[in-house]
Amino acid sequence: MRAAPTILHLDMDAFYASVEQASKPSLRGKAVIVGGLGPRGVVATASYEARRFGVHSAMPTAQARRLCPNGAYLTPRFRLYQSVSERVMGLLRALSPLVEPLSLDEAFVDLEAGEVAFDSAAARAAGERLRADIMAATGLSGSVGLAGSKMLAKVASEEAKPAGLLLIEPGTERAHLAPMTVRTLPGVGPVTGEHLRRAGITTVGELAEAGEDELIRMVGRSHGLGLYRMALGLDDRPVVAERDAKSVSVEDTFDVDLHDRVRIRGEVQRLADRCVGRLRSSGHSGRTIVLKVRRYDFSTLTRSETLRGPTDDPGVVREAAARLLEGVDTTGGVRLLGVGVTGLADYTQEDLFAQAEAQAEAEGGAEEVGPAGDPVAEGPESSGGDAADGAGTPDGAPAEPAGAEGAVRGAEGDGAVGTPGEAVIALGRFWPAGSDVRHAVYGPGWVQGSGVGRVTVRFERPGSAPGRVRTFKVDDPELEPSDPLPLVGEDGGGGERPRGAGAA
DNA sequence: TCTGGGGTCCTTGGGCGT
DNA sequence: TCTGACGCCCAAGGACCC
Repeated sequence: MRAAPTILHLDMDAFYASVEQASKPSLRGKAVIVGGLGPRGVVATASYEARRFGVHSAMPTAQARRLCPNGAYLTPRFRLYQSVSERVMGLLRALSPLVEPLSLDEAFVDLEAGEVAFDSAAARAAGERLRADIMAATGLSGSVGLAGSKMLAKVASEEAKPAGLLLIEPGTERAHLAPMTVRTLPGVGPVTGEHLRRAGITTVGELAEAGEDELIRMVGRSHGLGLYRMALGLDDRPVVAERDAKSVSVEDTFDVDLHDRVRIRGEVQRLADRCVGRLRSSGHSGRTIVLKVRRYDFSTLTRSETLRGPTDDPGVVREAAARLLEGVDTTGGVRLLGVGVTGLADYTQEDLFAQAEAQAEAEGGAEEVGPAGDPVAEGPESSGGDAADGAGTPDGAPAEPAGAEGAVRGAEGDGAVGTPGEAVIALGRFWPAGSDVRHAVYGPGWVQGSGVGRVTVRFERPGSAPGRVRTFKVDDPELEPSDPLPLVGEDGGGGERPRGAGAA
């Protein structure tokens, strides 16, 4: 723990939903819910307007629709969020070389290492300046926590939400934490929280009073020690700029449970290919192959196999995953399948030869899959929701859930004709709701809904006033897909883009 | 009405070599 | 040769985070 509150935690407010509101002016001030739209989807982020209806992260989307039937429901556009995130992280790196991103919308910054602040006043000033810079660069608001440790800075930014800044002065940590619920502390989830509650511990102050030995007895050595230290406000973990990935995995939840063993095998092969695609693009190989199976009753099991050396060979991973699947009883149905690789190593050429030998010795049947992946044949009945939830990209590329898909209902009560999750494919034209388009006459807009051969587009762009809605035939030659426009600056004023840019 | 996807870390228990 | 302690690796599961 340092003397000055010079560790900064930035947390962007309702990040995905805020990006959607910034890029679609008609959604500003409205309930926006970003998440999976399929029958088994959950909410990733809800705008503050939606939260007033009781909608929150991790809630099943179906439940959110009941609580907030007039909200705008959108599937995540990770590439857009990533690009916004990169701008924000760039601003953080301008403050200090020590920036530790936790996710697209969160990071720690060591202000002392950047020599921008050595005391409370300077730290507060840097935090305020950062919030203003983020707003100017992206149009989005973030909350800032400042404290002498990572844990406290995170607690502070949570308290500062939305759009605020809170600094916890050194010396006040214990008093600050004492009245807060134990769930405030990172690492205390529903299970530990309930465990503690049954022991009569609900606040951080009570946690500190319980003492180290008692906590270790209750939740185990590592967790108990950690909890006790946190309760005292002690945390000396440094801000770490670079973190090596430890595993790579992909998983799919199916709209309908899978029963057919042949289909299940096919899905596992597909997941193995996608996983290797990710592994390769991250420049890694790995030694342990993990198969994950969630059954009809939500029970989850994993099976793993450790190879003699690291691999990034799709054939090797496919075969290992298939072997692991043979040991799993799938009668009753499977709702989720996943394939992962852990024990990562930096990619080296020798790995290929070593694996090739091991492979040949095993028997040598696996065919190589090209870098572009392999359009594994879809089962006769496609998983029912592939088009809607982005599962099942036809190539092995590390695709995000297909980017700009979504459906909006009743955003303004006018014009939305689509039903949730609906998209139209006609004459080879595909208009996922929520995606960006450009019309030769009306300019940039986004697909608000689609159905019965028509597509409804709202013509607006970041920074514009809420736009008007127009409906076209799905094969209108003047309408084409486009890339998202920047939220602020460069092209935000509606500059012309080359036609066809980013056409899918 | 159910409960995503991509991760990390910890615990437990068995096998094995010393 | 047997046994126990110990350390290490591996497999599996679980809690938690965003």
